[in-house]
Amino acid sequence: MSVAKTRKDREKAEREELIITHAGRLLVRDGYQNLNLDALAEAVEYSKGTLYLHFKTKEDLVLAVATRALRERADLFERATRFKGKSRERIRAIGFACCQFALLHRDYFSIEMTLKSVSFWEKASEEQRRQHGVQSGRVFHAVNSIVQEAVLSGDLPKDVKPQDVVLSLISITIGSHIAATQPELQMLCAVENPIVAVRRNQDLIIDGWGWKPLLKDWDYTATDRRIKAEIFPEASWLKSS
Amino acid sequence: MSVAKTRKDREKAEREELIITHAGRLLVRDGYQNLNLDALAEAVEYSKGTLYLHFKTKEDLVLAVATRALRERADLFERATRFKGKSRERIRAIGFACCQFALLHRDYFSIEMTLKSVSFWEKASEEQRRQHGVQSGRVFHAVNSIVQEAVLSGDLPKDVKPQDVVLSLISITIGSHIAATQPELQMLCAVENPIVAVRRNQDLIIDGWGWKPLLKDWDYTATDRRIKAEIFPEASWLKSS
DNA sequence: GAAGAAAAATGACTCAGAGTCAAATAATGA
DNA sequence: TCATTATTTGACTCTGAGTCATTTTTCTTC
Repeated sequence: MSVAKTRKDREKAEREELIITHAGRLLVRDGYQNLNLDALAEAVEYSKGTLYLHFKTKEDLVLAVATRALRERADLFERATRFKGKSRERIRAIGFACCQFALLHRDYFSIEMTLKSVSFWEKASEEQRRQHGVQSGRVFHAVNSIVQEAVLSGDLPKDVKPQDVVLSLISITIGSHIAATQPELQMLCAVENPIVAVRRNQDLIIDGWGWKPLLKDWDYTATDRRIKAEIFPEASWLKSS
Repeated sequence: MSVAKTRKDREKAEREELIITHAGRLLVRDGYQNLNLDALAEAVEYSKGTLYLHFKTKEDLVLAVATRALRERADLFERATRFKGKSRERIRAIGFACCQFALLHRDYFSIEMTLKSVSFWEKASEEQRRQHGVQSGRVFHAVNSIVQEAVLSGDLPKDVKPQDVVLSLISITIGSHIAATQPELQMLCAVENPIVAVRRNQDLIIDGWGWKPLLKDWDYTATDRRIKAEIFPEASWLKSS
C-alpha cells in the first residue's frame, strides 16, 4: 500500500510538472490575461476539472510557474556562493548567475510582474505562497551572506548596513531588467544587449558602495573566466574578448 | 455653431476627466483585474455604453489613467530642469521631483506595471499609445538634457555615453520603487521609508558614474533646501534635519 | 414652439472564459 | 465478478467585457 501511495504521489507530481511546464509556455506566448485554462487542459490532455484538483485558481497556477523558475534562480545563486575569491569577486559570481538565469528564463520577470498586481496573492493557496517565500528567502540569503562577509572583511566600509546593500542590488537588477527589455527605452538609450546593461548597472551600484577592489582596480574579465570555468561551465554567453 | 462645438468638446473632455479620475481611484483600490466597468459606470453616473464612446477597451482606459499620471510626472520633471546650479544639483532636483511625484501618486508604478504585460498595448487605441509616448519622451528628455550638460561641463567623465547614464537612472528608480514597496523585502531589508531608499540608490548610481561633486564632497542637504524653496515650495515631506 | 432630423446616451444582450459539481469512469479489494 | 472507493470528466453556472438596436436629448427650420 505504501508503494502504491508513492507511485500515485509520483504520478501526481509528474502531472503537476507537466501542467506547470505547459502553463509556462502558454504564459510566455499569450500573457497572463490570455492564458486560457480550457486551452491548457487541451494541451496537457487532461480535463479542466483535473487542473483544478492541482491548483486552486488560475493565480495559484501562475504562482506555481513563477516559483519553479525562482527555485532555479535560487539554485544558481547558491552555486555561485561556492566560488572562492575576494568578496567582490564572489558577488560578481552572483551577477553571473543572474545572467545565466536571465538567459534560461528570458521572460521570468514579466511573469513575476503579474504577481505584484493587487489582489493576486490572496487568490493563491497558502501552500504556494509559502513555497514562493521559501525560494525568495534562498535568493536573499545567498546575496546577503556575501555582503556580510564583505563588511566583516573590510571590503565594504564598516558602517554600511548589509541590508541596504542587498536592497540596492535587488533594485538595480529588477529595474535594469525591466528597463533594458522595454523596446521604447532600448531605442532611446541605444541598448544593444540587455544583459550587458544589467551587469554595468550592477557594477555601478557596487562601485557606488565603495566595494573593493573597485572596477578600475582589478581585472574582472579574468574573474569572469574563472567563474565560468569553476562554477558555470555550461554558460556559453560569455564572450572571450 | 463654433461656440456650441467648443462647449460640447469641453463637456466631453470634462466627462473624460471624470471617468479617468474615478477609474484611477477604483484601479488603486481593486487592481486592474477587479476593475469593473459596470461599477465604474455607476460611479460616474453614466451608462457603460457611454464609457465605450470615450475608450475603445478597458486597456485603453487604463492606459489613459497611466498617461494622465505620467503627464504630471513630466510636468514636475520639467519644473525641476529649471533649477539653477551645478549639473549634479540639477539632477538631484529631478530626483526631488521623482519623490514629489511618488507622494502624489503612491500607486502609479503598480498601474504602470500592468501596462508592461503582454498584449496590453495592442488593445489600446493608437491615440492613447501616442499620448503615452509623448509623455515618456518628455520625462526622458528632462533627464537626458541634464546628463548631456554634465558630460559637456566635465562633471561626468568625457567618455561616458549619456544614454547609459539615463538608462541606469531610470533602472534604479523603477527597481527601487518596486523593491522598496514590497512588504516582504521591506521586512528583510528593514526599509523604513521607501522614498529614502530610492534616493539613496539614486545617489549610489550617480556616485558610481563619478558625477562630481560626489556625495561626500558637497553639502546636498543645502541643495535640497534650495530645491524645495526655489522649485517645489509645496513639498512638505522634506525633513529639515 | 412644433415637427422633423441628427446626435448622444442607454442598458439589455452576446460571448468568452474562470470556476463547480453531479455523473461517469477507473482502481482496489473481497 | 461485483461492490466500494478514488479519480476524472465536461456540461453547466456565473461574472464581466464589449455591442448595438432602441430611446432620449439636442439642434434646426419654419
